[in-house]
Amino acid sequence: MTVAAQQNIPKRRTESKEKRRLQLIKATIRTIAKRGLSDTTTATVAKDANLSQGIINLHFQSKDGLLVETLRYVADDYRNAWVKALEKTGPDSAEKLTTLVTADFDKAVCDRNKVAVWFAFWGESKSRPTYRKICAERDMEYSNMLVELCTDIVSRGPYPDVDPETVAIGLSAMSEGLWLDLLISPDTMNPEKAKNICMAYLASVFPKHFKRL
Amino acid sequence: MTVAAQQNIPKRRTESKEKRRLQLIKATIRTIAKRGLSDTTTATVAKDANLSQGIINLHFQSKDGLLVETLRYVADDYRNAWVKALEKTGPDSAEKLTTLVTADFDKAVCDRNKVAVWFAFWGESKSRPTYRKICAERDMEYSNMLVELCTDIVSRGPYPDVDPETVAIGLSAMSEGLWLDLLISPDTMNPEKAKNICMAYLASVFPKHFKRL
DNA sequence: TTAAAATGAATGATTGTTCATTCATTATTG
DNA sequence: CAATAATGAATGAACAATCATTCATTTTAA
Repeated sequence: MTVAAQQNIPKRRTESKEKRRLQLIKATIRTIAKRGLSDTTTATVAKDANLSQGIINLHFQSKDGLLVETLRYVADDYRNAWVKALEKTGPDSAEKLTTLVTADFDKAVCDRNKVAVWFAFWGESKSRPTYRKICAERDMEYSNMLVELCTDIVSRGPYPDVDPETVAIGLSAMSEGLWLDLLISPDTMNPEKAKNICMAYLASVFPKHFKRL
Repeated sequence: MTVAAQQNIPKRRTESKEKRRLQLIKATIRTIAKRGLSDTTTATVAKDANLSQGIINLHFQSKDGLLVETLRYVADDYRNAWVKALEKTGPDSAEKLTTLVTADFDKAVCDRNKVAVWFAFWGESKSRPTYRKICAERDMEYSNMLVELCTDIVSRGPYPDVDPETVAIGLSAMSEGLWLDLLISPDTMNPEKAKNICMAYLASVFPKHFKRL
């Protein structure tokens, strides 16, 4: 319990713009995960945030503005996660790949709420160029990095027949597909299992650099 | 041109229940692909089908009924595609796997409209148990069959370290992830490329049964 | 002629947005 | 250091637009 709550000091009514925006974005993530994008209304988001009707238009101009900023937030969040994870890793490419796969299935990144938000936006991306662009950029940056790492491994190990881009895009796709399994079959799939499936893939392609199980 | 059109006979205004339902489901697929699920209204679907406002409630009781039936249709359509493809294939498991991968990226199954519909429903699946159930069942049936085929291959070839289930679930996930790439990066990804990525995966895991490129 | 299919105007509920007003906070003044 | 003015964050009732659904009526097929 906070000091303010203990002393019964009334909650601050006004917060900085940035804090309110973040508060609303987080409420949006919860609401989309709980009710789906098509049942997410300005009213339900405001209620989840314990704020008033008009607050969204005040801070984001429109509902669409809020949704776009929410997608950006989730995308940045994902990016930050793997950038930070890479910083703690040595220069070895195989080790880096392991780090990235691990990060993809870390609780902080792939919890069902966030995954639900990803799929909610992917589901609207064909008809919403703005969504598609943000998603495609995220995908592109991640894939490009995977290609670099795979290229490096191929150049070192004895893998004459391996095309780095094929492996990289395949790995990235496998991760996203496993996220879907986590979303729709939470009883059968779990992050640990998903990670192992990706690592087994890497062990098949680069047996000299990754060991099975 | 149909005979009716040639002879200027006015188009049948009333169709059998089954034909109308199918007509509306196909209009729903087009509408979801074009406008997204959250901008798909009974009015837009009816207009796309050149029918009246109330037609959806007449044939499906509710909008939700229409959406569920649309998902079922797409799921059945997917299932029929690989069942038919398998029927034309020999008994060899590796050949069957090739057939399934090919079917997954056949124009008829993975055109962007249908993929958009899949993702639209996946995006709502966390908050809609009915959607999730239909999707999970489709996934389960497909995965189980892949597991059987992989188990057979492992039992024949010299693959002491390969876990069939890991490979099967990984392949299924990779397919779905590549569908996402087709959806959000149609300039970079195409069905042919996607198929090759999956086949390369199989070649890595089962080098005795699948050859690269 | 009858039953079924289809229409489309009407309805009530829900939605995103607006805006006059309230109020906590900060800045300015004497 | 008060007292006061200015600021802008937040509210929530009100509004127009949109939505799914209903149903009296018309059209069609048998």
